[in-house]
Amino acid sequence: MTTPQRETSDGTVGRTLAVLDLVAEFGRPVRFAEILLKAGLPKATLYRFLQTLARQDMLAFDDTRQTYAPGMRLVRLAHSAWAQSSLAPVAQDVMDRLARDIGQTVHLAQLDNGAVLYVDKRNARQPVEMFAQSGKVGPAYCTGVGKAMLAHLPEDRLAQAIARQSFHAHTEHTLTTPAALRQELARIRERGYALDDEEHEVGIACIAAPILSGNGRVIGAISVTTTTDTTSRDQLLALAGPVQQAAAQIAAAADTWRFPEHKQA
Amino acid sequence: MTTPQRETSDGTVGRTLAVLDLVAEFGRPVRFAEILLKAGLPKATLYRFLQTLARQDMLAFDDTRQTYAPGMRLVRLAHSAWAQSSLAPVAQDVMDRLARDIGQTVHLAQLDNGAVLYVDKRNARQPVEMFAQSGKVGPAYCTGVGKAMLAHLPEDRLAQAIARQSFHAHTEHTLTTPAALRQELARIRERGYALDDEEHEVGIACIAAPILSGNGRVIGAISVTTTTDTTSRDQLLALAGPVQQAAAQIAAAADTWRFPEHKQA
DNA sequence: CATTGGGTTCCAAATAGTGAAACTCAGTTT
DNA sequence: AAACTGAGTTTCACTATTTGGAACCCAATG
Repeated sequence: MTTPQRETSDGTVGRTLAVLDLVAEFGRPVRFAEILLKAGLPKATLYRFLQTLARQDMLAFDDTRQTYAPGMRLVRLAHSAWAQSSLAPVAQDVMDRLARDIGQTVHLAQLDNGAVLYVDKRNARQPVEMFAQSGKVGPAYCTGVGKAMLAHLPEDRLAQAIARQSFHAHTEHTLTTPAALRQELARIRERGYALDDEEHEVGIACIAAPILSGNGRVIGAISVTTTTDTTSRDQLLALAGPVQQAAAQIAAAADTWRFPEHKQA
Repeated sequence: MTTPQRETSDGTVGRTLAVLDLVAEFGRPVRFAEILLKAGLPKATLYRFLQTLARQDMLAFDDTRQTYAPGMRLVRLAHSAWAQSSLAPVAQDVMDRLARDIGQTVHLAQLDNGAVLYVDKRNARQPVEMFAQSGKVGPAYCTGVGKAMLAHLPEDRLAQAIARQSFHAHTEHTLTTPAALRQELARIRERGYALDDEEHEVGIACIAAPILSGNGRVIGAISVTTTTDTTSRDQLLALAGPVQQAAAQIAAAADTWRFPEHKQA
């Protein structure tokens, strides 16, 4: 498991937020003792942090069961974050179009601390799913979007990111060493797109393209996911063009969106 | 009971989170000076808070424009919060069914600090919209879900909530005084459902029912929204039954979900 | 080239945070 | 029923951290 070593240097605030992350990671309501175990903080200190977070509605404390879970204030804040800082709003139209044209599931992701953070999604045919997908995190080393983004990271950030990968062998196709991954990343850089050939989940394949900003930094990735029993490898590869094109369009949209430097006279 | 006043009383952490809220409220990237103005904190202090939040990825700092906006870490955290602490996961099925049966837009909301926090949504006919809706906040005094929930708040919490309403007259039907609102709330308690008759937006009406937990506390509300030019008042009123029924089902689901006290013997 | 005003840094004072240990209170066990 | 246990809570003396007025930097402005 990763020790989410975010700068511990941020004093009380940093340590408190680390606890918040910890609780969120559990994925279910947790008792004090469980958190204590994983937190590596003195009892009293952890206790105070949890109290504070709960009072602040960053955590919800269930009186009857005595458990903590992430609180609703986060949902409110995230709405702002998603709308302002993610690629999703900018990519809306392109996502819609790509999903409609291809008729498959489309994901939009960003890199977050070495992991893949999905920020938007279009289902093949489907009602909504909301946060159920947006905000979800996944591994970078064994997903299309993850590898597409890693492939375009500058060396220093790449090294950091790689250090955070678990390299767990989800399937027999999973790349399980930094070396294998780096080699794959080079290939991805050449081709311009990444493939996830059942590396994360058996029966699921996807093709992804990085979204590169004007100055060459990766700002995200977009992918189309298919099941191996409905789509052949060739059919999947045929999607490279549309996906890369969509990525380019999002990149363009992002550049004009974030830098409308044309401050009118 | 606890004092739900979330003032700046939580030391550094509380004050820092207050700044986070402040930035989120702007709804757009903001400069240091703008925040300083609204924050009422000493320059140096605010500066440090913003630095910390940015380093923690709770805020994203845009180097080129020198602006702060809510950060991606929030999106990740919110996913957890939404999945664990909101009514949305529990209400999934009921929401789907209601939306399908009625064919109109359906909202699921919770009360958050005197405001309505939308936690899920089904569009009449539509692709996704994600966080675009989930996490959104709205006024309580002039929306169906808001009034439905206020109507079932215990007096102390109601008073607090009312104190937080702006009573801005969005339309000529908007209730603009606490007295008028309280009267309306009494009527809502009697009937068991709330109407928003173009009180928030002209041309938009909706019918909402509170979701009451086993012990009688409001835990949320559900509503169906229609436009006045496609749906008559009578047609809207005819939806009271289905909506109330859906609310009851969600309440039941929530009770069994959160208290499966039947710990196997 | 003086001035303004965002943005950043400094540093002595004081406040707020720390965590070992003691305590409470169910629910065991002896 | 007394002793024990372990989760959760409170205390308190110590000190590391936070604080914020003021000085500083520097690009833009007059």
